[in-house]
Formats: sequence, structure tokens, C-alpha cells
Amino acid sequence: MPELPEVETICNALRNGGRGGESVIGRRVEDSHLLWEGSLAEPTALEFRERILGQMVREVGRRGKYIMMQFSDDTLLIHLRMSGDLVIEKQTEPVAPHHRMMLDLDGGIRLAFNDTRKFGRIWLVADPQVVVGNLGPEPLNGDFTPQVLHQRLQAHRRQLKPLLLDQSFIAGLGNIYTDEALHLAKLHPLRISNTLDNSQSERLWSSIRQVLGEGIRRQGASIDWIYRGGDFQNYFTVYQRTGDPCLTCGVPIQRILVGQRGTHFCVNCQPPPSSPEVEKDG
DNA sequence: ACGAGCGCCTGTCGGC
DNA sequence: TGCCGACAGGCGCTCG
Repeated sequence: MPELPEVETICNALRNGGRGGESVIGRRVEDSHLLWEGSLAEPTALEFRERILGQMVREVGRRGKYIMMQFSDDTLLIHLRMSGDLVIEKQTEPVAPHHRMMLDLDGGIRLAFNDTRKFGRIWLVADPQVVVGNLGPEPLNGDFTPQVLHQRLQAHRRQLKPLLLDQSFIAGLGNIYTDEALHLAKLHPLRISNTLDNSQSERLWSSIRQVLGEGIRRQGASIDWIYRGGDFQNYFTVYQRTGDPCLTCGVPIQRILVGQRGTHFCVNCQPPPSSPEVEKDG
């Protein structure tokens, strides 16, 4: 579910307090409860408990869609996948349905990993690079320039939509922000990456930065039955707007399947690739 | 090097 | 009302 802006929002709440909870920084793990073993990717449940007890939270960061909590000796990495969430609550709170892991911290609070669909994963490792080492560039960092994006687009011959969803190409984009960025950039999701000229790559670059920045400013999007506190969903231009008029030109938004993912775009603002482009040697 | 298909899970919604 | 398929913010795997 959560993409870069939602993960960033959750990290900020853990670090600074917010969403009804207090900061976790400086707190020590007094107890741990693994309620669904499948949520733990590494190490084993036994070793996880032995290692994390007594460690203190030094800082909370993010890389792509991974939450990275630096503890005294190890790094706790959490990927929320489709339905995960991290919440700070009092230890006296009843254990909510779908809580999969809980860390009891000093001060009577609890860090809970809640994940309805059980797709999320948790790692506790000495070196976080073994988990996030293969991720592509961080789109909001200063070293992610239009030239970097253009070069990377040229290095592949792939449809833009699945390429932007590929976390080793660029880290943090998911289905919502990819569709929104492509619409803002006026690029069709099936355009082939190495057919973009410099100005089109630059438009895509600025669109990615703009939609991610706006998502963070709005504290993410809250959709379906899970409330996240953000309101970016009120500013979608194409995502979940199938059949509604394009806010730019009025033509109805279309929905197609690309790699099994719902893909929303305006056929007028985002012209389909010319036929030579989609042919094998075009 | 690609894209398609599927599995992993639980829940909601719309159609019949 | 109940049943059934489609769909959901992700990603790893196999197979051409």
C-alpha cells in the first residue's frame, strides 16, 4: 500500500511523535512479541528476540519504501508492502486484529506492526545493505538529476510504467505516484524508455519530484479502509478516476492493465506511442 | 532483457 | 440474502 510519501510520513511520526504516538528515539526494547512468524524475514524468531531485547532506538530513516530503524547494534528494516502500518500505542491498549509484531519500549509504549494481508516483512540485520543494497536512486536526493534519469532511461528498452515500478531502477514509486507522475509529464505509460528525448526525460524527472513532494506535504494518501491521516487522495488527477474527466482537457480517464497493475491515464494528454516504437526493432 | 502470469493474504464492493 | 468474481498502495518467482 504505502509508497514513498506514506512511508516518509510514518517515519516522521516515529521520529518526532505524531499520529497519536510519541517518539521512539532513545527508547529501549523491553520485550518483543511476534504474533505472525511469516512477517519476520530474518533472522529466526528465536534469534530476533535474543538480539533485539535491550537495544535502544538511535534513529529512524527511510530508503525507498523501507523503514530503517537504527538500533544500538543492529538495523531493523520494515517493508509495509500492501497493507502494513506502524503505530505507537500504549502497552495497555488491547492487541488489535492484524497486529503481527509488537516491541514493548520503555515508558509504557509499544511499537506495533499491523498488516492485514501479511505481505509485509521485517529484517533485523547488522548491515542494512544486504536488504536495500539493490535499490535504485532515491528520487528526492540531490544527486538524482535529470541527466541521471535520462541516462538510466536510455539504458533500457522498457515500458515506462513497469520500469518506474521497478525498485532497482528508482526507489519509492508505486502504482499511485507512477500514474500521477506520468500524467503530469504527459507521457503514456506504455512509452518505451529509450525513446524519450532530453526534454521528455526532464519533464518526467520534475513530475516525479513534484508528485512525491506534494504527497509528502499532504502526509500521504488515505484510501480504502485504512486511515493514514494524509489527504493526497483528494488531489489525484488520474488514479482511481476511471471515466472521470481529465482535469486538464476533460477527456475521460482510461484504465488499462499493465503488468497486472491497474494503470490510469488520459489518452489525450498522454498520447500513445507511435507504432514503430512498440515493434521489436523500431 | 523483457513482459506475462501467478502466488502470497485478507478484505471490500458490485452484480446477479 | 448469499455467492462469486474483480480488485486492492507490492514484490519475488518461473517461464517463454
